[in-house]
Amino acid sequence: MEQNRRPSAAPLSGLERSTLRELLIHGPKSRAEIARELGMSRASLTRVTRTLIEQGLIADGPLELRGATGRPSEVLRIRPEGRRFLGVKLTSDRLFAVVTDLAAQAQAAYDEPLVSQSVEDAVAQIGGVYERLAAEHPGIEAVGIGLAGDVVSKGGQQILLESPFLGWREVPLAELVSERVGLPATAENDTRALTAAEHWFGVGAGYESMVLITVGTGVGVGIVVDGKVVTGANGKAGNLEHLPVEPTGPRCDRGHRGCLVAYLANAAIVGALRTPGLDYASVLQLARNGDPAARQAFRDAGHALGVLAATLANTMDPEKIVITGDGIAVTELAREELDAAIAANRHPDGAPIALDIQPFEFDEWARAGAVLAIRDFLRF
Amino acid sequence: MEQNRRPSAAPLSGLERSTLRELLIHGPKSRAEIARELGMSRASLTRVTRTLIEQGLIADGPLELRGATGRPSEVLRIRPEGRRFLGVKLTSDRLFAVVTDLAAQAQAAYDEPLVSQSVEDAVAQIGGVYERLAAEHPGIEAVGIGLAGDVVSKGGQQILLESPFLGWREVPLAELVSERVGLPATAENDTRALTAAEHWFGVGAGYESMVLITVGTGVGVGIVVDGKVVTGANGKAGNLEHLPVEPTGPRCDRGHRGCLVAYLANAAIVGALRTPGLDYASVLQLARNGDPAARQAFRDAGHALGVLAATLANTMDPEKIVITGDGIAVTELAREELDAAIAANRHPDGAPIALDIQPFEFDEWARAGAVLAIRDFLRF
DNA sequence: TCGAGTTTGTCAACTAATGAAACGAAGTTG
DNA sequence: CAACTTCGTTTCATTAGTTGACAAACTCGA
Repeated sequence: MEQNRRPSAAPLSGLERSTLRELLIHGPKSRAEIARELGMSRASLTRVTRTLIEQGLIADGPLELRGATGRPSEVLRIRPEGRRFLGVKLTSDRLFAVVTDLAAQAQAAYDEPLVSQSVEDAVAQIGGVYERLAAEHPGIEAVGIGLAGDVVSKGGQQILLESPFLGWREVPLAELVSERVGLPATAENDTRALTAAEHWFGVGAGYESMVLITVGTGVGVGIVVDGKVVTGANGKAGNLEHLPVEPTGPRCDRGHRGCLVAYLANAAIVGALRTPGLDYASVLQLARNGDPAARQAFRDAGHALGVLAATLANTMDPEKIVITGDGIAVTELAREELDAAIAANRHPDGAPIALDIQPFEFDEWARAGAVLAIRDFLRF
Repeated sequence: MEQNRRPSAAPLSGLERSTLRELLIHGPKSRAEIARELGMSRASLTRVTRTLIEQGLIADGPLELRGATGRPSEVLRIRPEGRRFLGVKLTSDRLFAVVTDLAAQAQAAYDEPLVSQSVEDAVAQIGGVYERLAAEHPGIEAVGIGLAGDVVSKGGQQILLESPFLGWREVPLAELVSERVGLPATAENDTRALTAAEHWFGVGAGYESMVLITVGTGVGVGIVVDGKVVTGANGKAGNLEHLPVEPTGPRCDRGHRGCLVAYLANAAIVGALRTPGLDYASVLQLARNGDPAARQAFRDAGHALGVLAATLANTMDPEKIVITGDGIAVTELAREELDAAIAANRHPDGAPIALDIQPFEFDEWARAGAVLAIRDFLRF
């Protein structure tokens, strides 16, 4: 294989980034097609693609696709190996990392316990993990970090306003990591990172708007409007954990009656059985074996999820709604209740919801961090 | 006064529009300030402002404001009279029109019954109203139309997908009107038009995100993210009329139990009294006079409004929430219930909501239409 | 009062991005 | 094989924007 060109520090121009995005999201295309898509002249695309090829980011496909008539077009495609990115996911006690290529394909994964919950230690630890992984996978271009917490960008700087799990407040995490590793770095809320990943590299690819719902320890919502992930003024968009579902229902840990998490979070499903010593996996097994109480807990959760999905569809009218997370089994065990709740709560004039249920592995979180870095690399 | 320059057909360049927007939304500013705000060089602003002054769109303020030291700056301000716009609001039986200047100040208002509900007649009637008003107010630059219905833009064209009140479907209303009057025309959902108006010329001025709630015949929600009004994939964003509030409550006309409109719409407040022959004005009077049933109806409505506001705040995390519409009295008669419902339904970690209650006159609707035209003129 | 300092607005020269037009390339079709 | 179509490239012009120098118009302090 041809040797990778030195990733010249030359930052990409606007059109170069758009072209790369187009190829990344919509797959191989000819210059003329991209030109039409982006509303640019073919001349510009000739120029732009030349520099992208020189930088080793795309390849001039030897394959030629058929148009009905006229000269056949040369199909351009991404060279995913042209760049590498480091994705990190922080939990309260562990650090997960993954190295991906430009197409967000994982090339290596690694995780270790957090040595402490202090910001300095975490930054140093990320630096260490970077060096360890960079030794085997040279050419990492940027770093993206996902974690539970509210991140906003003010004045061109990303600030982690608050992370309840880690106890951090007002931390310029991205900048600290960037200084430590000497590369561009981004930090974002983990749900929004996952939304970005699903939006570019998952079932949301190509849509201008979508909503992602994660079900698991908690319930998270990510919103994409106009091709961008919505952050909110305080980094708190999509905070629907306490959406009222049934005013007579069980209490959540914040004292609300019958709110969304009180039905839908994994712990809530376990708690509904009122049997000490159970965990989520065993309740899931019980439900699959037909245990009535367990099945009912999942049914209630499915109903709550449907209320959430319908409310979001009514609010945003997205092109697509994606459900994922490690509590995804609810969609399989309570599909009827889910659909019924959607039908009951969807605005009567609303179009049918394009619902997509995505299987989920835990390393998606770290991969989503890498997607942050990729999006940043392409300034989006 | 200096004579108006001929509105040269020369379309404004990007920076010209940005500059105009900046002055329009944030008020008078110096060239240097605008340059810093937009991240441009002062030289560019010299060039741009010259052409804007030549076009009669802004004026080089004779007044000079103080900076601490250095050469004083010349403050630029919009010349609102530099351009005129026609705003139209269509209801099922009437046409409301208003001529505004560039700052969305109404200069003339006019309304007449719709001659029929056919598209052709309505377009012809808008054309007639335009000619009538243009005779007295020459120099109208563009037309904006607000109406109840779902409008999406596909392929650079705005299509009215559906308007239940008028029975229209798949109508390229903007294009038809544009052909008829020979000017650029825009059509949009009336609530979104009002949101745009409030966002640029009302209490939302200067914010990147906001939510507007209209209370009246129906309940409408407009969402602004990233400075733009959210349309949704099918023009149905903000369709929260049937948000569940109390599962045991009264039925709405679509059969939902205890949903938002069943409490909050004017007709629902009237209906709650179960007394034939009443209208909204008389129920309002009763409530103001202390009638218990009327007060309770408003209290319930206030609660429902609070649930809506809290849900929207949780979903979007906007900088501001604005409530307006002809049913605005509920905020005054049930402020306690409103605030209590917000507190109860707001996410526990959410920041306090910046709530703004705006008085409302019916001709706001037509003015909002003109704002559509202004935004279109400034390509936003 | 006057010179030093500061910020504004302007001008001229330069740069980078893009489009228009013309053209050769590479196929299909009759 | 000639006519036609579409693609990719080249050349040249245009244009939006920057940089840097400079005069203008003020404040401040000696």
